[in-house]
Amino acid sequence: MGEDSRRLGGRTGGRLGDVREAALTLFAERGYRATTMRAIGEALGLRGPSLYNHVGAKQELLRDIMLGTLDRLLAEHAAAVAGIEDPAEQLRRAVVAHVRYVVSHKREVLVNNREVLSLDEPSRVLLVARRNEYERLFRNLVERGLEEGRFEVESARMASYSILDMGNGVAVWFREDGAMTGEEVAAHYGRLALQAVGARPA
Amino acid sequence: MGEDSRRLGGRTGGRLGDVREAALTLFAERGYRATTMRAIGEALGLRGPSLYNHVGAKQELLRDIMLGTLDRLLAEHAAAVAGIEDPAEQLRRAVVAHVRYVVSHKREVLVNNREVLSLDEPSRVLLVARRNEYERLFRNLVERGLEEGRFEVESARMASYSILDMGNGVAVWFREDGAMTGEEVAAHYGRLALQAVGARPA
DNA sequence: CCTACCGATCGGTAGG
DNA sequence: CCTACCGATCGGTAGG
Repeated sequence: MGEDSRRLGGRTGGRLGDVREAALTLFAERGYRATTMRAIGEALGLRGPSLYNHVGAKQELLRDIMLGTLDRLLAEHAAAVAGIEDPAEQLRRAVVAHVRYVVSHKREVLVNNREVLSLDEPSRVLLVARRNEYERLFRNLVERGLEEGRFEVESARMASYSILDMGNGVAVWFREDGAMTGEEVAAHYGRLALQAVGARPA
Repeated sequence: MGEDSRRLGGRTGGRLGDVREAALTLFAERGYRATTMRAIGEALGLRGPSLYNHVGAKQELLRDIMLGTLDRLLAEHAAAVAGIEDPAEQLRRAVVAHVRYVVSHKREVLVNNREVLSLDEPSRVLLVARRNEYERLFRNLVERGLEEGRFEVESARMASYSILDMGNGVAVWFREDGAMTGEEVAAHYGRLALQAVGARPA
């Protein structure tokens, strides 16, 4: 008895994956500090202390979620722009990939948007570094478009911040059962971003 | 002795204003739950329990900050668009006013962006209602511009969300001693927003 | 405005 | 994986 309640997802199979999945849901719904180990255990039909058979500390769950999100975003970005020359098309694909990630990993993105202060050092500096790295990729695309005379903005940096903030904001209002599918939203944001940087046909 | 450490700002004069000001700084720097009443008191040269002579509860400090921010944004918006006919110009002014508020109330905006989950009911529903009200104002401007054939976007709702998310994001990276003044950033975002909605000259 | 202190919560450990 | 429990933290009150 008591062998059920798993298969919730969780990139890593087994119990650890279940714990991460339950933690992700609760962190997104209530916030990191308002989520107790007991509550995470309860979601899995366990007692709080039992979680320590799979996790070293509550903080590790947050760290893995937040750093993992950035790793995956960086990977998706690379795949999205690979093999494309046109900076406008690259930017559009990068934005679509970003928003696609946001709508399909809403909880992760919500946690990433809100819990920076809950992340202990040294993970926090690592996260900020990875975020900066990710932002630079977008900024570079904007700069290339600018050099080639395809875009028209006064600051590539503000443009890249704007584009990322727009995209991250989708996590707040997107509903799986809403009027638009995630794919539609992603496509729309791709076009919105191009328009924001003043993209002109080649 | 012990009659110093005030004049930190705080819309309401006197001690209550000082407490709010200290709380705002700490909530923005460490987060609401990581900020103790003792720490707020310490920032004012007081003991934690002394704060209860001026404040009913820690939660009231958060509520006043968050709801107050929205009240002020709503008022600034009304002033910014009053007397203007052209929806493009109205939108530009509304965005400039928004970003102006963000750069001059960075801490407030950071708290508003991150602490929704820390806000107890019924304040939370009130805040969300006020946020929706504020978003609708932007959405209405976008819709009017669309009706008059001045803008070109597929969804006024996504456009308004994007514009607000862009603007709120400024609180994360803006530095008073940075390369651009708040006024320059606000002006830039005003133009960026118009470009994002595909604004065309009248 | 202060000291003393209560009551509750919570992460994590011990020890099976 | 569980029960029992420790140690620390913290909002708020009592009572001057």
